[in-house]
Amino acid sequence: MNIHWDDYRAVLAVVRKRTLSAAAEDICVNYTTVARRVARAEAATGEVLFERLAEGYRPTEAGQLVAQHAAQMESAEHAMLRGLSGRDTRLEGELTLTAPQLLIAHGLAPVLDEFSKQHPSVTLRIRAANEILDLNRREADIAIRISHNPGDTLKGLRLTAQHVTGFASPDWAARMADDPMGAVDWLVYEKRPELPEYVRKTYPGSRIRMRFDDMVAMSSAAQSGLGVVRMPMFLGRSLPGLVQVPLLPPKPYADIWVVAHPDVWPSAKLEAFRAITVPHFRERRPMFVA
Amino acid sequence: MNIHWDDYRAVLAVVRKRTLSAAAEDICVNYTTVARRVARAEAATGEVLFERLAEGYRPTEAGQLVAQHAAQMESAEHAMLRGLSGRDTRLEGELTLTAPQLLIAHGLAPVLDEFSKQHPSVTLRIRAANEILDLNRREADIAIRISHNPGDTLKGLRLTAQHVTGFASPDWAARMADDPMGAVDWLVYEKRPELPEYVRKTYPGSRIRMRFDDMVAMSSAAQSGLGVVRMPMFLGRSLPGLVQVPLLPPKPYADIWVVAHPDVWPSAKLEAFRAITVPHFRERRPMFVA
DNA sequence: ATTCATCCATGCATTTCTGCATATCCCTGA
DNA sequence: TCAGGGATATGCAGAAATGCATGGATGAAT
Repeated sequence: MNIHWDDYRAVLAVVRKRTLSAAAEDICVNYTTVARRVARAEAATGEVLFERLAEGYRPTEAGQLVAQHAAQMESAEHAMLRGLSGRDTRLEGELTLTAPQLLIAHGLAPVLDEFSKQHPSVTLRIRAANEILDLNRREADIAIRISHNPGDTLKGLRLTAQHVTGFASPDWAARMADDPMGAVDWLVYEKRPELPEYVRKTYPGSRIRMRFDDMVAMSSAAQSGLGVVRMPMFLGRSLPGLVQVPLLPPKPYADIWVVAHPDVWPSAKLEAFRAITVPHFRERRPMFVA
Repeated sequence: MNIHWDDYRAVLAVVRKRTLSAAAEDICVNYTTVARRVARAEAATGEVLFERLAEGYRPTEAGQLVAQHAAQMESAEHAMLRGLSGRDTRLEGELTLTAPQLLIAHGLAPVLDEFSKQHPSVTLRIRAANEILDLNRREADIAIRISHNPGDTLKGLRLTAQHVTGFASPDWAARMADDPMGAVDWLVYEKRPELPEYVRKTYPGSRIRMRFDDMVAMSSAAQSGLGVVRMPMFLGRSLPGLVQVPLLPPKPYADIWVVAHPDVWPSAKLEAFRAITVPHFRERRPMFVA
């Protein structure tokens, strides 16, 4: 009658990952252990939870039912850990920050430096991720994000507005100033594959030369003179070998926010982080806007 | 970073029970184990969860936070177990029934008999409880209850209506028929300490001789001739040595229901139980009403 | 004041769990 | 048809968790 709760967790992992090995990695145990915990859960519930197939474990209906409720247990655990973290008044231990790769590389370094100097007992863990980490699941404690609002369930402070405009190598910029009607090669981001109307009006010779799925690659291509890139002001201004192209008016872009889960928000470490970040962005506002 | 989920359960039990030993009994392990699990949880969370006092463990704020979320995990587990139970199509294993003590003793026996004959692989577990067991927490699978509705979150079938009237030893009944204006000694139930108006009108000589907190004791007192008791028809009729007193009209009383949690309701064992119980009460309706 | 019951801490032997190494199975692609 | 990769089972030794017994402390009742 008393089922080990950790066995539920094994079932959940297997349902999510479909194989013992992947599930085992998920919960940091040997896959043999996962197999045995699943077997124990089956014995305790009296239900077959998985079909054992050559390509992995396929959950039965009962298995899915168990996993579904185990997922609820898991989110209760996450809420608990957030709650504990939020009421933590200590300035020591780990603090995990996530931010877009390029923001970390070009603008956040002084913040990290300052924070680790002021709070040497805190180990900063940086996750330079292009994907959005799940702050509910504590994949990170705090995030710097570029967006129009803090996000559904999250709390946030707007650090600064941003503008975007075209940047290119100096010779491109010179050519565009000399002959605005001439050909202009653009490098664009896969997710925004079209040029805005105002760009085509200003430079009728615009054409898309390449599409990139990665902003780092794209900006180094621009540095090498392959073409013009629309990018946030702070980025174009801090990348050597790039200058702002003429005639194009900088346009508003998504703001920069510092966000965290409201449960975690009050923690001392996060407060300390914000105390450094907010003034930092306020002072450097001119870097980000036109 | 990977906390054993069973450690949370230990914390929850200690917060609920206040001492290691009681908590240990709750979760069927040695109290030493509870102590160690709590210690492990404290190490893993980095928080002190309890103050160790001579009279037991007192939870800190952090401890209460953990317990609160562990309770959520626990109810997710209960929901899971209910779900598994509800989709169980087997007519074997255990089935736990709860019902008021007196109903089991006087009226339910044939149902139990019939059920165990038809389904010999099912082990019936009977909990004759005067308190209401928590069907959410699976303290029982199914309940026979005397009430006006199935209950907030539960599903139910009305088995029969009931009437209530006065019962006493034959000499009391004879005396009351002879001299309705004479003295009548009543034995009443603590929770309904007053006699209804219509009783006092019919028998102006009524007086309360004793109050009981237990219906079994009260009915045997009536059997011994100590006085008159208002009780459900089925009970008065099935207790030897008691007869219905004259003049008093039987009054409607709370109905009898068979109830279960909606998650568990569809299970084969419960269906089988209802298949026996419902017709049984339908046939014996005359026992319960005037 | 003393006894008693209750509760917690700790050391030790045992049971249980875990990880590793090996064997087996199945599907896929040459 | 046969080799190879990925997946699951199983035997065994080491690690971890558990239960028991002992000892000490505290508070309630006599």
